[in-house]
Amino acid sequence: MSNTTGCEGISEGGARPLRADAQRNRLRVLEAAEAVFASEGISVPVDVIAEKAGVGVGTLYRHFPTKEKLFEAILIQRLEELVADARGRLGSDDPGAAFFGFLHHLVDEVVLKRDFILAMSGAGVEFEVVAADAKEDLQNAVADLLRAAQAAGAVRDDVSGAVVLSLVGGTCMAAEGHHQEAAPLDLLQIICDGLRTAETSS
Amino acid sequence: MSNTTGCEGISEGGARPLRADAQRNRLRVLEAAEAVFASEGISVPVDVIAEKAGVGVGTLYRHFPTKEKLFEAILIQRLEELVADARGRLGSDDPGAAFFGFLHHLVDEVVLKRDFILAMSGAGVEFEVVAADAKEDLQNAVADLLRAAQAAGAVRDDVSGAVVLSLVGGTCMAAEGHHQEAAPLDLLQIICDGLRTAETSS
DNA sequence: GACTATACGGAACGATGGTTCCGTTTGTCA
DNA sequence: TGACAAACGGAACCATCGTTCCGTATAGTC
Repeated sequence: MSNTTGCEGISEGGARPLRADAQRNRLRVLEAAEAVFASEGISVPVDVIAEKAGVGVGTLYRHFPTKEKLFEAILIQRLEELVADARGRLGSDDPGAAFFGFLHHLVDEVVLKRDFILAMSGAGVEFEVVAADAKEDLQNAVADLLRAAQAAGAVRDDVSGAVVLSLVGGTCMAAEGHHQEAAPLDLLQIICDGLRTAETSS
Repeated sequence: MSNTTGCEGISEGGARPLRADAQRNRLRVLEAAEAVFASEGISVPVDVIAEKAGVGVGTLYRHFPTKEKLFEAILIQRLEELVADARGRLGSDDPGAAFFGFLHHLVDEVVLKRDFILAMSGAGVEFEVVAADAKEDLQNAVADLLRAAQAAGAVRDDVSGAVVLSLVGGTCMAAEGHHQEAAPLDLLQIICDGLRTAETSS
């Protein structure tokens, strides 16, 4: 179980616990960053985040050594939530529904948090966000759902987890641009139909 | 017929013709910019383009008032090529093949020119690239191909040109990130299958 | 060949934005 | 309550990059 915040709220192991104000501020920064990154994109100046958090930039930088690391912390948190959701669907009686349901959930999550997929696929982002472990966890979780759905005959056999994630990611990115026409869920519909086997396609 | 380069090679109308060296340099800048934007993305410093063109930045800026305009010039040129390709396929006996063939062509073009779709859909790009006319031309051309394919029963009726372009754009953007796995054409295959009507899906 | 408008190069400017530094404040503990 | 380490704020620093400016070079013309 990885520690998303990067610090132990209350005492632990070697390092002494954070002072009360430090704990509070760290949380505020994380919350502000999450909101601001989601609405403004990754390129917002750190000052904006600090201001929204009611904190000086110096404080922000004591908690996160770099803007990139701050973003990564949020990213990891979100990825872990998605992984948990995916795992929760894994035992379903209807693996096809579980798989497609997760894809819908994924798109819903992502359209509200624009930065997210952009970062994951590295498009338009200057720095290379790592979060490698969390990414891999998500990929594995999706692969599990996919395999079950394929075994149940609900999804064609010639696609991989990577392909599915790319398709969904692309959908979200595309929806980002053409705001009005081409709603994300319309795009997802086409993709889901493409993923079905010929037999099960309506 | 719009004039992509924004200047008349040899004499015309009101303004006097460009001096020979100016014409040469303008071309060099366009070529260098096309290559560099394609390989490095839109965020390359203009110095890089100027250097590759064997020209000072001042020269670059005399020909194109702004980096954005330079990019737009290239974009318009590419869009016009695509429109021409689309129009050429319009009279085909097999509208379905014409439509899907164009989508393949589109993806092939775009994966080689990374900047392209990113700019068209505005994701990750700071400035708003205009090229409104050229974009609209492409949308119209795609819509024509789509309508014909739908009339022929090769494509489901509940999709619009905007949806198709978003899907293809998303595919290209997604392929950008996950380089190895998830080849663009694999993704496109799924999308094309999703676009087919139930009757024609293999 | 000389003259001039045109074009060139690239140093310098200004804006932006990530990161650091240090004087001040504050929580914690005795 | 006093002392000290920990944390804070935000001005200053530095790097990057788009754009401008101006002294120099050159194509075109007589």
